[in-house]
Amino acid sequence: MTALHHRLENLRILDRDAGDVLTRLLARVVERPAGTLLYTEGCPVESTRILLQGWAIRYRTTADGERQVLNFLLPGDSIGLYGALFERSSAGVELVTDARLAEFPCTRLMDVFRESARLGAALCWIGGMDERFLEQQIFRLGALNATERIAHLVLELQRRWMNAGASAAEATTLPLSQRLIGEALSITHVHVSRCCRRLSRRGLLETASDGITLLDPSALASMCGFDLKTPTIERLPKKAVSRLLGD
Amino acid sequence: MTALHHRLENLRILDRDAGDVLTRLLARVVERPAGTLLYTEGCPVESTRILLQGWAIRYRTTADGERQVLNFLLPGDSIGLYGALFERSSAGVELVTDARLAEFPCTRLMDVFRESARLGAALCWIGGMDERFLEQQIFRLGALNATERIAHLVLELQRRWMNAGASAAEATTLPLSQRLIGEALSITHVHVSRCCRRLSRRGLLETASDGITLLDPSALASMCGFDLKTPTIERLPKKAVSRLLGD
DNA sequence: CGCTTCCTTGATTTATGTCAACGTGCGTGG
DNA sequence: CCACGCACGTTGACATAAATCAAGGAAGCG
Repeated sequence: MTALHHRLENLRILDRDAGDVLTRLLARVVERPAGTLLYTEGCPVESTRILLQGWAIRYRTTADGERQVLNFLLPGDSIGLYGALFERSSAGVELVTDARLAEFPCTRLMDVFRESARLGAALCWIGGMDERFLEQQIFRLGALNATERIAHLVLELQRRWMNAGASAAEATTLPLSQRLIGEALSITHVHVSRCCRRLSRRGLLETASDGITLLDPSALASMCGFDLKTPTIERLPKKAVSRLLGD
Repeated sequence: MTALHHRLENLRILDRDAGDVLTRLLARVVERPAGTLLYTEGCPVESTRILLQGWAIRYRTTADGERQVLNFLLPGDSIGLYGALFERSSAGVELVTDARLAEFPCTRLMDVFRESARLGAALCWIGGMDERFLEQQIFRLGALNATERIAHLVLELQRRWMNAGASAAEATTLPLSQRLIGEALSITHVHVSRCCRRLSRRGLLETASDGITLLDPSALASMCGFDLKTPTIERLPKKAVSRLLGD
């Protein structure tokens, strides 16, 4: 089962029909190595992709040649969902790890809306989730200091990864280099290193060449105000589902 | 004609039918004074609103009681569009100016998708625009210094306002206090004042009690890398429109 | 083996925050 | 009408989080 199926199962929105439409939509699967550029900034968008496995980033390049990571893309996330609605990509997308992707022409999305209102709503819901993640990122950049930002980011990513179906064991180590964290949180890699060192001396996390490991999520959460308690049931409200069935 | 109609006219997506559905959707209009809280953070969302006139902000409150403005809402923007899809609001919404709003139960949105695929796509497109604005905000916070952030923000807001139908004259003065700019850009109001003073001494803008006036947009644009040249035609690509008609 | 990428640590600089004081306009209530 | 409080903007002196500059170590890789 793909991560997207996993997320939509939790949503409890898919019926037989919508599941079939989805399966057909995701028929064409490709594999790409880490570092692959899926879009560059400003390029025309021809295909929409769903990340089945692996991580990616959406980013924009700054005037001085640095990158600003806008958002992380995890299994089940869409890439270029709005390709049918906008002429050009507003950001670049690059694979952080090796990945498996489902690809389809972005115009297919319009068909989906007509073929299955349920699946359309589900995709719309995914778009809404994306907005929330962007808001979280704004909150981090605007309201937290360097150390808090790091804690907040890794907690969010861990949670998102588990919602996409990763096991608790798998999701303790995130495939992030310190440099990448810096590009996301607008902290120099030098300062990221300092903050991570301090956090690891306090036993809250651990960094290694293969990524960053969360050792004490609740301590991390309390230092940055991240809400670990409210469970993230990825599920549509009943009112939405019943409405989709046709009143 | 409402600002939303104006934007959707430009999109060239509405047909007779979709226009009728939209008119019915926006039937119930209310007026609210500046300072009104439309949502508080974490409250359940009952109704979706479309801002017809006036400005608002989406914000989150930080641990130390400050506000982080996530996004500005202008005429034609939606408030609580995802109310049907999420149990609770992820942010508060407050009116910056007196405003006129269309209100409808958020579950109506689902009907819209079934009644007019065109209007559904249009609303989805608005959601996509919102994502772009959030990305711009991340870019400002992550990649620009205080003065550049201010320039970049006012340019974006001016452009958005004109896309919503404001005249060039009207859109030169934005209804923003320096304090609000600070809350959006994560700069203290003291430092906002210093930056604005310097910009106004250089003749780039002017601040008054009623808002901020852009005097030299192209100079502002060149100092923060804002792209004024690419025209913002708010319009769907042909491929999307033809697909909506049913292949 | 040399090259690159990533991480680490120290010394110094800088953009921005903090604290404090003051001016101005505006609405409210005596 | 004035007096008062209040929100907003301005400016100065000082403090600080994070950037910058610099150097070096460790691991992967052709």
